[in-house]
Amino acid sequence: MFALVDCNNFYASCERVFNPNLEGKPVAILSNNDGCVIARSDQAKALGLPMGAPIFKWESFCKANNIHVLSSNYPLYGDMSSRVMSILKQFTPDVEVYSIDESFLEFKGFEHYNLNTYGQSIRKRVKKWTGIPTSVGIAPTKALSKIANKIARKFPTQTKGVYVIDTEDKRIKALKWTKIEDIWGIGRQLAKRLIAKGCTNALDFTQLPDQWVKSNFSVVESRLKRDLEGIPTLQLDENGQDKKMIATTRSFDYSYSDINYIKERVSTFATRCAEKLRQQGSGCHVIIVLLSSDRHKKTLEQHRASVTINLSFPTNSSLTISNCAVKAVMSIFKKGIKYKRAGVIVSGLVPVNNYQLNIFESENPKHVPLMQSIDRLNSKFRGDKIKIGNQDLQRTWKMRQERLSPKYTTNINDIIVVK
DNA sequence: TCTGGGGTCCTCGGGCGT
DNA sequence: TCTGACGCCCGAGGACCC
Repeated sequence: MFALVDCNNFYASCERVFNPNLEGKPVAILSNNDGCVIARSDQAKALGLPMGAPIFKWESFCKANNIHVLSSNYPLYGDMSSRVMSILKQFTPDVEVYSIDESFLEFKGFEHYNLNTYGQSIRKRVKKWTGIPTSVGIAPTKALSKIANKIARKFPTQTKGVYVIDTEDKRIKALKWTKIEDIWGIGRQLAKRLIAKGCTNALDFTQLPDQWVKSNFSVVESRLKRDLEGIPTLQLDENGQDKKMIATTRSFDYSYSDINYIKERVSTFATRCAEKLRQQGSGCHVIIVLLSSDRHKKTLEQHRASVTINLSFPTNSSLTISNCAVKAVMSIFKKGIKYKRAGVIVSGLVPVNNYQLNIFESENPKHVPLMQSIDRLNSKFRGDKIKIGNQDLQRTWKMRQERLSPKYTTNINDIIVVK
């Protein structure tokens, strides 16, 4: 059996743990640069504040409805998430951390357990130890546990936050209740095509002929169908720790046509990618640099471009990656265009101690100890105090974060003092 | 003025070797 | 020596997720 444990309104709940005044009130969390709404409490949802709403258009609505609007505080959410996940690991060794706010748990050899009671004790412990409310869905497959979780979340008074699909009757009832577009793995495009075929709920979907699904859609949908039928097909992925690509992409606060500004931003993004690579113990073979104008400004000339660089040796050196990325961005930069967004993606990742050596070219061996020193200093003094030459040394780029809560759990100066 | 960021997997089509 | 069939690899693009 699988369980899906999902934190309710995770970002809003994290804020509430340290600011109980927000309890029971509508709360909205903004994306980077305070751009648009990316998380809402139940109360904010009920008021009709949509997901993805650009805040500058909804400012007066939020004021009128007393919605508490906050900048996103990822250090806080990340830390709270790892606390929740470490508690979940006490309940079974088989855990897949699926995202910042949800995990799949597999229960092997739990046949004699009352899984409803067990689910309740998971919720209780997470709530007591972290203050985060959760919902738990339990079922024979991952896709069904997703649905069970939705039921637990939707009917908290009947389910007390835990729902178990353990009979055929319950499975059929749950599938009938699930709209086609709400199935995990069915997005907007597929839903449109399925509705056109007369498929409106998950039960309809499972009744389609196997072969037809495979030929008209793909193996993904056919696997999903089996999972919904109750045949475990999607497996628990426990070793997803090493990423296959790493990206740092950002919108700018304004649009810029100055190549020097763009070069500096790209260098910083490249440096960030290199740091993430070193944290994971990987090097990259491929660097992709993206540059894009403001797609919302239809009246301005648009330009979107990307360039891929293949390296002959893998690297995680900030210097090498940054230099390549800056050269690359200069090759796609067009004069006169106002750019709003740039990014660096590294892929072709290999473990750093175990890569194919190239007899002709290799990384400058001096970079390794240099990067180690930079990482040590930056970790000791918190942040990115050590920069490389093509980053701007004077200016410290800050996202717009006008409504940021303190880093209650990760910054010693922000810890709450009880007097 | 102000519209996010970071991932995965799959299919398809072209290039290329057998 | 030429040609078609086939399989493999790779990049681009599209779908999905949070």
